[in-house]
Amino acid sequence: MKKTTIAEVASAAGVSKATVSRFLNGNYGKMSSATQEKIRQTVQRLNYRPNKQAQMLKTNRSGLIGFIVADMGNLYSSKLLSGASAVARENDYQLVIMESNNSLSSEEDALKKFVDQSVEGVLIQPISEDSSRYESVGKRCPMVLVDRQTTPKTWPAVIVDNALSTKYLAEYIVKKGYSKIAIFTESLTTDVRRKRYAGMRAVAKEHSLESELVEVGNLQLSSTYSDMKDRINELVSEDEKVAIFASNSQTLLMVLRVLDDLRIKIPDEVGVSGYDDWNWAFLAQPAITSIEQNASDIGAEAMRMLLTDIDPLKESISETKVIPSKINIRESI
Amino acid sequence: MKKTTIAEVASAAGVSKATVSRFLNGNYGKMSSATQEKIRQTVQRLNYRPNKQAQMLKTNRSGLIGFIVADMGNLYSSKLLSGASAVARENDYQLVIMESNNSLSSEEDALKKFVDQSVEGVLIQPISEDSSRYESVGKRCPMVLVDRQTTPKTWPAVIVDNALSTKYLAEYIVKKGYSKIAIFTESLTTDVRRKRYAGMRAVAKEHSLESELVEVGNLQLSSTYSDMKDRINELVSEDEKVAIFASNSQTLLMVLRVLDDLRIKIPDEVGVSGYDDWNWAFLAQPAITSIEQNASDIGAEAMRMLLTDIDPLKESISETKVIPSKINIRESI
DNA sequence: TTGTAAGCGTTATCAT
DNA sequence: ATGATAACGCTTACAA
Repeated sequence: MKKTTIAEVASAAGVSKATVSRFLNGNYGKMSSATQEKIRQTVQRLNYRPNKQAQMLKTNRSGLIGFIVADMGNLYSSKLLSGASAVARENDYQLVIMESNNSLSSEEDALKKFVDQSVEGVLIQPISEDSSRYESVGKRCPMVLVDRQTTPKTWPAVIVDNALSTKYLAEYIVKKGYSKIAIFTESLTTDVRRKRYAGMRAVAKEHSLESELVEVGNLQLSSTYSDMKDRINELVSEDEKVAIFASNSQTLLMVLRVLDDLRIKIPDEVGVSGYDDWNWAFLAQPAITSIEQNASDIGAEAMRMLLTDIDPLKESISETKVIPSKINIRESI
Repeated sequence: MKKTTIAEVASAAGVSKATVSRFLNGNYGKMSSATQEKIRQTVQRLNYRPNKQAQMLKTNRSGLIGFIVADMGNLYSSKLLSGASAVARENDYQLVIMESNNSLSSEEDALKKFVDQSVEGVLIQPISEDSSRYESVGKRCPMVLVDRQTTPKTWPAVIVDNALSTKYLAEYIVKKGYSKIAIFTESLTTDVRRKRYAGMRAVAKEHSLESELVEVGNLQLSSTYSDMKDRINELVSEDEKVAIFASNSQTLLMVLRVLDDLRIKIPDEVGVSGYDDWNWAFLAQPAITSIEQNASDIGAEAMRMLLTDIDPLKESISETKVIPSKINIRESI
């Protein structure tokens, strides 16, 4: 259970701690190959591994990166983690994670813990939109915001192009000759939802298509289902060629079930598209044209930015980077 | 950027480092309340926070728990993480995560990194079924396996009751008066799939229901879809009251789409049930009777076991704990 | 009631 | 080409 120390290695090899340390850190200045060999063998034989805590104390580097995710229990966040984790590993950093559970106080608590641990950098999906909340950390170590930008734009961030990709999809819809876009979304209480809605509507307007906002209620209520049924029934009976856009996976799923229920043919009677956060839309019949966020790319990119900010040799890049979403053109529109 | 040290606090407060240290660790033996107050204020004023690295070096505790997940990019694993993370936090431990990506070598690498970091315990979704692979870590610090047990049963583990919960669901199906169970599953190449299949079939046999195995092909192929269509058509035309059981979320989703496609009424013409790994089955119409694994409970429980194994005061519990799945009785069966 | 000092396992600056 | 030795910031006997 007790770990061997550098002192033990040194005395076993008949050299000083300093020499062993030099060897381990690759500082063979003019070290004789004889000693090198001797040390190599002793290290091997005693199965020696340096004590990180001691190294950290001495070098003032922790090798730790902290990542605060809003909610780990959803696929999007976990892909974020996955991407970040891969890059961290390549660069020999360890990822420490904490969950903020969308609560300001636990976010603050998590940040404090990170500072205590002297993480060398932090990645965070910020809860607040107020940049100043993150000053205490941002001053102590590099920090990159993930997924959301705060105001004013004090911190570097990696965000998703909610407005842009909906715009592209909208343009595709236009090109396909639809005359009306029905935008199904949960209530417009978050920035993300508003951006997706706005992006779609802007293009419709620009090309003088009609657009209609359909805010749906709590998806777990059966009344929501029947409301949607009524709404869709009206929609298809209009004298328009309508395309539906659902602004997230769950809404999209419900739209599809309603359409099946009503025996409405896709894309003959109505076009369907939406965001596919869980990557299941290809399973549907017909496969759904959808926007897919590559969350793991976002995590990876954020980690890359953070690491160059940490590296004193590299120029730090304090900017906002926008990661494009992928648009899967399939059969439903 | 430079952090204040205990020495600075001590001299600012006009006491010794030892006294400050005692105060910080709550060892006010017979410390005068005057000194306490003096120290409290100085700590506050200088915004002092102890250096963890130094504490760790001295006390030989890292406050770190390592968790190796097989693949962070799926909902199941991330819920595992989420549960573990919450418990870790309550107990003032930090969670360090690494991904093994289902590769033996990167699992080994990750384990090594954890040992180097002197984590106080490790949670792991083991890749290998061979207990001996985990000895090097298991000897250094407490370890709990998550999700899978290795042979021989050397290590404590928290696993899921794939056999048991399918059995319960099967019994419910029997009680509902079905005369045949059709088990839809991807090919039986993993232990999990085999357990789910076996559990279901065992009960059918016991109650002399007919059971039929339907192995489905690659879910992304359209041929799989049409095969399934044919198969289901045959099934409903039989002179039996048949219940379908789909052994994972994707298969279940496809079954549902086929049924809709064929205008087959659930549960009138056929009963439907299955595993719901993404918790979307409630959205379906009618809502689907399904088995739901509470991954976050599993993660939490594993972390709890690990922490009691770490705590020298507590008796260590080296056993395998099976977490029951939740069976959601809804309308589809 | 509080202070002194040794030591945790490294690294890095001097010497030699 | 290598060895002493002093830190790094903390905790904890032991002294006073």
